[in-house]
Amino acid sequence: MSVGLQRLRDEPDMLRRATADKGEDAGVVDRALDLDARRRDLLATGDALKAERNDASRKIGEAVRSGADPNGIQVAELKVASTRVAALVTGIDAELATVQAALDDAMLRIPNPADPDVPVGGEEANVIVRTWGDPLPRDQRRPHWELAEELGMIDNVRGAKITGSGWPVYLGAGSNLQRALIGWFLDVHTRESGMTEVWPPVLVNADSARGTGQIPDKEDQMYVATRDDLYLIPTAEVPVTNLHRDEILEAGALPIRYAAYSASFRREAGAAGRDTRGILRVHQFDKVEMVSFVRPGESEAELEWLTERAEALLQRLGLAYRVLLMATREMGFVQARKYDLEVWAPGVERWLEVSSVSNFRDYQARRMAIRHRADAAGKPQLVHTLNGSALALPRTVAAIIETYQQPDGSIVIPDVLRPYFGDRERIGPA
RNA sequence: GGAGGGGUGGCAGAGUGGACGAAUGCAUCGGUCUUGAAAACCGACGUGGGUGCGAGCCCACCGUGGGUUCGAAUCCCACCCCCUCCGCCA
Repeated sequence: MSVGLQRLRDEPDMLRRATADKGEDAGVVDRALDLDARRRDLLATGDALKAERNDASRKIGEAVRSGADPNGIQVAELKVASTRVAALVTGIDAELATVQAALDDAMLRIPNPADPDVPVGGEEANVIVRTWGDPLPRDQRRPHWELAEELGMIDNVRGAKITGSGWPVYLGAGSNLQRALIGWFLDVHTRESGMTEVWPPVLVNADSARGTGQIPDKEDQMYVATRDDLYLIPTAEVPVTNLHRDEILEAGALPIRYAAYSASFRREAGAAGRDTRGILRVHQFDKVEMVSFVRPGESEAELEWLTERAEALLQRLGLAYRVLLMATREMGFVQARKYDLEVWAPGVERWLEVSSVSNFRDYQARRMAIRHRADAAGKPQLVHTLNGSALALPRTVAAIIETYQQPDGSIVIPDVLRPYFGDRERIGPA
């Protein structure tokens, strides 16, 4: 259940169109409608039979209580009737379980419809909302992997030895830069933006992976610890959003905002051979993620606010970037609206995605049963969830190295990070 | 990993195979009283689903999943989680 049965029944046309817009097979909508009808039918028959069975059992109870012999003929006669009904119930329940499972599966495969103003299409339909800073020309600049290797910051070869291709090792100033960025990001989010810091587990169970939508949509992108049936998280979004799974939040608790650092793991299945140099596409990377739980009416404003918080980091790092409103087929399963932040890397002359900020509306909340009470006496209603990276490290590191490189091969450290480097001003050849 | 104890409504905490969706207390909400508040008293108060215009009626849920039974919070089996002790360990 993700878009909700009510909506499935009320707006099937809209869901068919929205599903197709996201590049998915709209047939699931009709499959779900059909299963829902069968389920309700079975439910009605089953419930009626159960009522009959309960009634019969109640009569036996009353008879025994008023003195009838539990093993006598009178009770035996009563049992005959209720045994017959109980057998029917067993049959209906079995059929219902099958239909229910199929319906659950179908509902999990209906994507979250995109907001009405999201452009329909693929990459070509993305809209550049704004650009900040000046994308520097390449000039004599070199790609980050050359400098990082010369300065002993990143070792891909040894990473490949100890784990495999796409598992970089950060050393010396490279490691220090990771630590500086993580610390500074968290400091800004907690001290300036008031978010609560979280340090989550990096392995999660299947329920959690399903809650945020990694299962079944992105299952093959996750590493699985089969022996214990656990998944390595592809983003801190998974454990942090699941913090409130199956909870009813008290009135006045919202908004809840978290900032979490975690390592993130992605198999990058299907991307083998792409971006093999440097750290643009790796299996393990570090990221600080923002996660918000808000009242339904507040998620649109929250999306803009989270985007600003991510942008503020890039601005203070002095990196040129642009904000894209992503088109329907670029957006994935669970998002209703998504902004990508792309930073300019002059050494490779490319815009690199360093953040993705999304509004899920009530879609994840329904999967995870995260609700709140608008007031103390009110009925629980679903919250809206959002998240955004702020920021993913590897491409930010690449952009910093390429933007701040000097002709002599050293790298000037951005002002905001110097406190984390013992006030050093540059990373130079040892 | 071994031994023992335990998981029941927002919280605490009873619960004998049939009257139990579940006593009682606290919290919460509405009301009476009061100049106001407190106290006291009265009342309401779980979640999800089906059905009906509606009052309502029906079904399911006592950690999870199976089983026994006409009938399970209660009995049986498996698993998960928490607590105590022992062992191991960064």
